[in-house]
Amino acid sequence: MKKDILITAALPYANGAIHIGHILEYTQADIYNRFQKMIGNNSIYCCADDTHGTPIMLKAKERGITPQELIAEASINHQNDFKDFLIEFDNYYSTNSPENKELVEFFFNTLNQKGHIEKKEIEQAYDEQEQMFLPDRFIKGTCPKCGAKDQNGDSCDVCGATYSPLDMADAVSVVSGKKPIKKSSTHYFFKLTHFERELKELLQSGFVNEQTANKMNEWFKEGLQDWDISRDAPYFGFKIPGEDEKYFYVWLDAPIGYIASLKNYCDRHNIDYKKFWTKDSENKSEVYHFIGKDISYFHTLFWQASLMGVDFRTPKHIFIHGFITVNGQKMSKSRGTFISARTYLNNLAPEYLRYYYASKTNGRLEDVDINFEDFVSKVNSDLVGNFVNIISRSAGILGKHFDNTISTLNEEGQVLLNKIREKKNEIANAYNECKYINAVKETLLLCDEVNKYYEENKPWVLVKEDKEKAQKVLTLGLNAARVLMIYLKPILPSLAKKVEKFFNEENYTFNDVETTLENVKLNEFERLMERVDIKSVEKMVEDTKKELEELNKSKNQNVKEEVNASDITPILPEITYDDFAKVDLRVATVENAEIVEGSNKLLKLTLNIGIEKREVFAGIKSSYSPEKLIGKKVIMVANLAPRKMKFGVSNGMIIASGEGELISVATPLDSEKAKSGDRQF
RNA sequence: GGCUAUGUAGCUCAGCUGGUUAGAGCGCGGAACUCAUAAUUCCGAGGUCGGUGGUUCGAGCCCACCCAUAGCCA
Repeated sequence: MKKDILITAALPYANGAIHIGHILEYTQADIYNRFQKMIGNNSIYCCADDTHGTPIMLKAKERGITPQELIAEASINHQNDFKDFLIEFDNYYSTNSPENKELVEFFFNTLNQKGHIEKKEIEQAYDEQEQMFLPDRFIKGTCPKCGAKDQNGDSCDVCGATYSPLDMADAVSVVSGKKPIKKSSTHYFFKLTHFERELKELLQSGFVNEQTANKMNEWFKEGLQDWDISRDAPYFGFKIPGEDEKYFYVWLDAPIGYIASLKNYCDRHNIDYKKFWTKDSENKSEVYHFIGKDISYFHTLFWQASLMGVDFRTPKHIFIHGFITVNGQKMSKSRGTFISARTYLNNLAPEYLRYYYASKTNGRLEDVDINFEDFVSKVNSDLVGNFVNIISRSAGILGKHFDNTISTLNEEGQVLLNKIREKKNEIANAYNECKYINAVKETLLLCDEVNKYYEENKPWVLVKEDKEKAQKVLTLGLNAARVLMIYLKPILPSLAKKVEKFFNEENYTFNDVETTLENVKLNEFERLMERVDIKSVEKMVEDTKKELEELNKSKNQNVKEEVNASDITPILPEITYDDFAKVDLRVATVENAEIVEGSNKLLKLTLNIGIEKREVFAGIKSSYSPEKLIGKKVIMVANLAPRKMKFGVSNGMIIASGEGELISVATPLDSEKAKSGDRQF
């Protein structure tokens, strides 16, 4: 029986480019969609750009364009990247759409009527110059717990504390550089607690994997809180009905965007989109979300409660994957491993990565490591050497001796082919459960069997002794390869197309596993897939590093050109010379520098200031490796009160500018003239 | 800081409710083969299962603490 299936992948945010981390999820969902279609289900794969929120608004402002222009540009870029990765959406839409506006208002009004919405007055940080309320991450200041400078308004990278931006004594707005004030405003809250019982029941139903269920349990233990779904102007999003200056929070309208994209598709194809959401028992349709572990919170709690609140059915399953690491480390721009989809495509074929991801997709939320060595060997050994080679070695002999014509299977061949066919259900189940690793593994084991069969029968010898048998052996090899190709087709659609062409067929479905090709002439063989050259991988990394350099260059230029730009911190209030004289600045030689285990930002420095040595923690790891600093002269504040940090006590502070990868440590210009311990005036 | 995960051969991963000498693929070493994109087949070497302590007749699997990595904290 045909099933109606809706598949969604998380909506990419419209303020940045797609990178290879995104591709994992869209590929997983794409494979799922292609598989469902191949077994005859009516599967619809919907996605959209996530277009609302403060970051979009500010980014557009920074570039001097409207948010609409910004999201239009992002949509084109995103869709090109997806298309070139062979990710085939049935519909790719935008959350900034009339359908979404209508649906968001429907959700809000329904929740409101049913008493699930409450208005409350809250106090928030407000930027008077920009006349806007500030999200936590647009506020920086000193951590109230450990005293680390330049931390975000919600949590501290150094000690890990979480707090409110209003707790920071020296908080500044990232937008204007001014100190934010407290201002109260009325907000709309979604009463999450109303759905606690239903959410717990849902958790029991196994709609997420076990690891995520554990995490959800933690939220229940802490107690659910009401969810703030409104934001004050200026904001880019949908206005709340009946309000002039209030908008819906982007995380309310983003998941509703799944339905909006579906509705947009259904309206064009004369389908009732509601059939995926009605609760009646006749409803046999299924909804699957694919998301990353970082947003499981929004999808397993808020989104489910929203659906419950409007009496919609909740999804059948949410597939949650982990993050991508490259060579065991977090993707990093300076290491050249924060690779954009486009940079990958400029250097490598999309199916290599599709295959690699599939071969590691086990349906759990563990992180997925891209190990370049492993990547090259998996593609070259497994895909090309094992699978593709079956077709190459068969086609060679078949072309030379049999005019590309296959004959019939002998008994032995029939047995082996049946053995391969018997794996059909197991492989289908692997796809259904999003454990593509098993589908790939099983298929490769079958490839081994075919290669062994060739080794035992040696068709290249038979050609000289028993031509008829040789042809039968090749007939098996090619029929086997054809079935194996069908098994891998959801992962490798473009390779499948080439194989279909060789066999003079088209649009393989899972049912085609059951048919045997006999006594037909095949098309002229063309090479199916090239091996990966490690040099292409290396060049991709180089390209990524170059992009970063260019980005930094243009950033630096902007700083020079726009001296008055609002991103320069304003000059602090005037001080007297006596005030300044209190600060004891000294020349210090870096005697040792080392990485601090457990800290993302800090380096531990041993500084010689002539009369004594000091241990200082400096948040400069993102720009400096320890080797780069040892032996250099720097300038330090020598009379700063010692500060206790998670990793030890810091006795002083070195002078530096910038942040992230643009940090620059101040040094004496003529370092040979300056001696350790010299005071700076 | 709290929480949820993850940590098994050089690399990537399996290891079912604790039970005999811990598995696979890749890579590596050796041999065979030469139809095939230096592909294939056979044989082999490689691990005190992150650490410490505990429970048990018995632990990779259970408990405690610690270390490393990732994510979340409305």
